[in-house]
Amino acid sequence: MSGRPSKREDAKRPSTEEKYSTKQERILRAAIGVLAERGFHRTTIHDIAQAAGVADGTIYLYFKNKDQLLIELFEEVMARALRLFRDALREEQEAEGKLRAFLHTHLRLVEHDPEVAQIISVELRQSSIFIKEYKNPLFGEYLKIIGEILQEGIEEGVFRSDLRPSLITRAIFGAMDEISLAWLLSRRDLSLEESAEALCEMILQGVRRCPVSAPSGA
Amino acid sequence: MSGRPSKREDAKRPSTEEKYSTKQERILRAAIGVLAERGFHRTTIHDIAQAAGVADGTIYLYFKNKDQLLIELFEEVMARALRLFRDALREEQEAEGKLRAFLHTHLRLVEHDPEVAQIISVELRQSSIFIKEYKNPLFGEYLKIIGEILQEGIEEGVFRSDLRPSLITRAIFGAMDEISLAWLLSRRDLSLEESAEALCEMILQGVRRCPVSAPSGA
Amino acid sequence: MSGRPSKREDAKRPSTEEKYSTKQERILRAAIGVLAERGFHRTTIHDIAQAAGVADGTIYLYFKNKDQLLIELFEEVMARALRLFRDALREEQEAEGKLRAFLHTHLRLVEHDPEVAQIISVELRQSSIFIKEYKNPLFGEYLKIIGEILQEGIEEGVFRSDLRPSLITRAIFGAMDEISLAWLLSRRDLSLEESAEALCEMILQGVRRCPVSAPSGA
Amino acid sequence: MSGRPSKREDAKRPSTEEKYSTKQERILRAAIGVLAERGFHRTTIHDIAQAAGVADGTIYLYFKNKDQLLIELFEEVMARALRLFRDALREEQEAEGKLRAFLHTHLRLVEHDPEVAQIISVELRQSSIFIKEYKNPLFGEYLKIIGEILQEGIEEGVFRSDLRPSLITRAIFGAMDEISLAWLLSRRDLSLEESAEALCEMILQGVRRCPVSAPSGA
DNA sequence: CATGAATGAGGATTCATTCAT
DNA sequence: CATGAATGAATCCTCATTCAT
Repeated sequence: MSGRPSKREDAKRPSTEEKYSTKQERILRAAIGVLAERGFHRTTIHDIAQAAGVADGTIYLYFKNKDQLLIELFEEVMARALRLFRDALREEQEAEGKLRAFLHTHLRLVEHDPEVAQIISVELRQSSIFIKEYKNPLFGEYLKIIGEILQEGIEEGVFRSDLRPSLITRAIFGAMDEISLAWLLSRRDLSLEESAEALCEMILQGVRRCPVSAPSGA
Repeated sequence: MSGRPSKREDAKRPSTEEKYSTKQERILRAAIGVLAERGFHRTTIHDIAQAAGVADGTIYLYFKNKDQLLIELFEEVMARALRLFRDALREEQEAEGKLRAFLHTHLRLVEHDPEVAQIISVELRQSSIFIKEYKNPLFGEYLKIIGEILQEGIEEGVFRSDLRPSLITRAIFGAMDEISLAWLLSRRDLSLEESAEALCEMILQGVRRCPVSAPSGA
Repeated sequence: MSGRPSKREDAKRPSTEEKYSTKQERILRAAIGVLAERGFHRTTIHDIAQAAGVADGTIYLYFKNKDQLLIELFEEVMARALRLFRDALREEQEAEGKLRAFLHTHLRLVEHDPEVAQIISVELRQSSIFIKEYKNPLFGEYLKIIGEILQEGIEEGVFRSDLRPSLITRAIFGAMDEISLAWLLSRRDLSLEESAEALCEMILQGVRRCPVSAPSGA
Repeated sequence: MSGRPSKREDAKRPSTEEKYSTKQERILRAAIGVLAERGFHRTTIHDIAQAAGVADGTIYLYFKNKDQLLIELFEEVMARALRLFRDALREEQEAEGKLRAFLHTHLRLVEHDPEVAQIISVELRQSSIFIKEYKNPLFGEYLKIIGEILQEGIEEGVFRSDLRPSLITRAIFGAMDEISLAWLLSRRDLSLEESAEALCEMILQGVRRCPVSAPSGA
């Protein structure tokens, strides 16, 4: 509580060549692993320090306290994911392609970086409860990506004009998130790629303007 | 062994009006409130005892330990929800009606019993993590309801024959769950009923066989 | 602490024919078994109540508190043993015979009533520590028996006149007690009877006037 | 794993004069005092911490838990005693001298270090009960010393050839132990030295070959 | 900057004891 | 008399956080 001036975030004066390996980052990276493995309430500062190869006290040179470490961890994790998505979508022109890309990217992320995914799916979800008052701002960003795609689709006339983006955004995110979670908690044997495709099918059919999906009467 | 005062459950001359309000139930009810409000790891036995109006030690007359209390709480919560769903579906004959009923019931439950919903959406999600080895069996039941509806729909020829029920079940549950969660964490001002309808629209369109969804040529 | 009038010890108004089976005695007997098995600090009132087939609260109708129960238990146990010894010695006329009888009786008691023996050897030993201020008066009685035998032996001219009865009493008791304890803690397979005889040999030789012990030159 | 600050035991720049006074040792020493005074089940971690002048939590940096602290304490205490005995016996050549030395050393230990003696006599005795499964290995060592002396005496032809060392060992230990205990629980006013001598007399006479003790018939 | 020993508040759990029925 | 549910003080132990080196 007495706190000490938080020396994080600013002025990183890298003394040697350290690439992306500030001690702060090493700690964060270690924390991700530990958090994913043991869950929030079983993760101790000592665990994290050990995983990062530093002393317990060192953590407090970079983070005000455990909560703050968690918050920065969440933001780091989300930022990492966001970058991935922005990249993946840049190449797509149309809403449908973008939505496909988004879903695939999400599930690919889960498969390739399960620790990060676990944190997003499980820990982040209850962050607002275990860290009093915390609202992850980047999570909003994340949702906004989906929302924008939907909006584009509507404007393109490809998606139903009556869908409420904010609602459907949540639905889509929820669907993906749950599938990710199921996979994370399972033995992780089946491929998420296939699931991604099947999921795309259904979601796209769900949001498309009807005639498009059924040019039957032609 | 169970260490639980042996007489509960069966009529024990209720001095005042206590209806079905065993102490065990009172504790469980209190625990639901506290858990929903503060989250698992911030919930202490003392909190629960206070909320239930009993001494700390009394908790241990009815529950082996904190984990066990949580487990029974989850099962109670899920059982309560399951009963609700079974009832709601009984009246429906066709898959589409059942799916609608299911979605509406779920969101109505959220709206009417937010504490229970919060627990299902947030706490239960990481139950398998914080309670080592625990797998909630009733959650499987819950998913099975959706799965069966999908199966029926496929057999009826109403739903796409190529959808993988286990996957879509997860997707549907995830969508609903996320929408519930968003509402729970928001100021809860907008009606979930409307959302339910919009969600139904999209999900049904997503799972229907295409021609069916577009009887356009009429 | 607030206590209630201790109804023990006096007025046993046996309502029916109950022989030696007052509830008080049943509790005590049960307590002996539990105490011997689990040791003092692992023995709970609940254990004792269960073993006695009564409710926890009932214990407090007969004993002021746990300490008092223990004290009465010790006294009961010692009294039982004392009776046994007095009987065994009655028939012997001479010191040597008495000492033999005493040793044999002690070890026979251990063999036949290991629970009682365990309590005397193990629990009683630290009674003065776990029950503040308690000094078992019957234990003094017990030692006095040995002391008297020694005194008699000295007066008879059979035992060395220079031995200090109070010291040797302790030594003899200690020797027996330790042998008992070793047996109690072992798998109890070898016979204590044999040991008794060997022990007698040594102790008697140790306390006898020398010439007596070596009538060799005769 | 041991959770014990890793550096102890090896020179750690003693700021003040601390000689061989690691914190671990200070705790152990404090624990000996408290344990001797209050007995096992009345000794709390808090008591020990206070006596050692450290915080409660500090105990756990050096000992896994209370049981483990006790076990290490017992071993420390026994090891200390054993060293003393080995030293005392080194100078003696013959069995009789060794036995005398042993008895005197034991009682001198009691007199000079009553706390340690109290623990050996009282607490250790029931260690196998209050700490599940624990068998003090050094206690066996201790008994072995007596056993070896007896064996030597037999081989020298000084002690009776028919005495069973394992039994007599116990008897001798028990005699001493009981005398120690009586002294510890008494006001400790009389000298144990004298008792030692008297005890030696009797024990030696008890174990000697008869003719030796009574060269009368020569 | 880094360390890690020390701290002590906080939490789960046990159990002797009470008291309403 | 007997019961056993309820109590809550007491205790072990954990772990975030501090601070002397």
